[in-house]
Amino acid sequence: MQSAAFSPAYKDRYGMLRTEWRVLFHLGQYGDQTAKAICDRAQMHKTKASRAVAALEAKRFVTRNEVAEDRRHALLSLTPLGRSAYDDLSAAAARFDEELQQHLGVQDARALKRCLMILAGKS
Amino acid sequence: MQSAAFSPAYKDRYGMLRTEWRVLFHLGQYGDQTAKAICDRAQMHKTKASRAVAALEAKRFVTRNEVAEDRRHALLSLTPLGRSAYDDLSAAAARFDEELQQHLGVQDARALKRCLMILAGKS
DNA sequence: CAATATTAGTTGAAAATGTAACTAACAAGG
DNA sequence: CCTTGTTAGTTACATTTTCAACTAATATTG
Repeated sequence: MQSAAFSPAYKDRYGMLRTEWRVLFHLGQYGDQTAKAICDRAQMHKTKASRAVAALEAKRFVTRNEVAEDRRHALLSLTPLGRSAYDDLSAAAARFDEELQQHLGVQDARALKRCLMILAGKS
Repeated sequence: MQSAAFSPAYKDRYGMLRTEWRVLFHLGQYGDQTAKAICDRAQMHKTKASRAVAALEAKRFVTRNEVAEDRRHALLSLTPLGRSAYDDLSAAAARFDEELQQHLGVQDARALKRCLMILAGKS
């Protein structure tokens, strides 16, 4: 089981792995940024991010744009294709979240989110 | 991160993988049983269980006992060594759980457990 | 009871992940 | 400047997981 029930959305519909969806999500949600920024925010190891970005680039969801001041890092942006995948998937994720909340009950769903935040070390 | 904070216990102290600890746990908690029974209860894929059992056997934590009536499956039991590892680890797990509960708050910890049960499909 | 199906478990190959070592670019101290 | 250190990201290799195909034992059905 792999966080399970949402994976068909990105997997079957866009041929993405979970790490790729996470990177795409962060770009859609928080705008253009470097791989490092995504790693920090998502607590993702840099090798995972590196491979996810390479895959997303190969699938034409993402482009790398060199930054003049510091040629070590590259700003990542969504292509129109990437944007449309993000829009579609984030809408599906919102619906999924909604359903989950129904299923768990609003109180418990909130508690769950609080717990997960704490467990993820964001507190 | 791998369910993270508890993994040093089974990993560093007993050289177990997570799947191995899960199998050991189920044997300690629910008594001798077949790999299939563990798979069902733990929602673990049979190949994972198969490899975990082989590893636990190699480490002398578990033995396989043929069942006369049906020679397809084998009853798994803990060796004394396996039992002592289970006792140690399950005590550590209980302490870990305790701490977690403190950290999350009793209410939220309960809600978290409810949610996880539901998400694991046990409802 | 022979053919077929199902079940428990194993195995091999491919995919994914983790770890560590690496490159390249920049930063800082002497 | 020039050594040393740090940072962003990649690559290579080992470990782990997944998927599908397989074996062997039992169940079922015509």
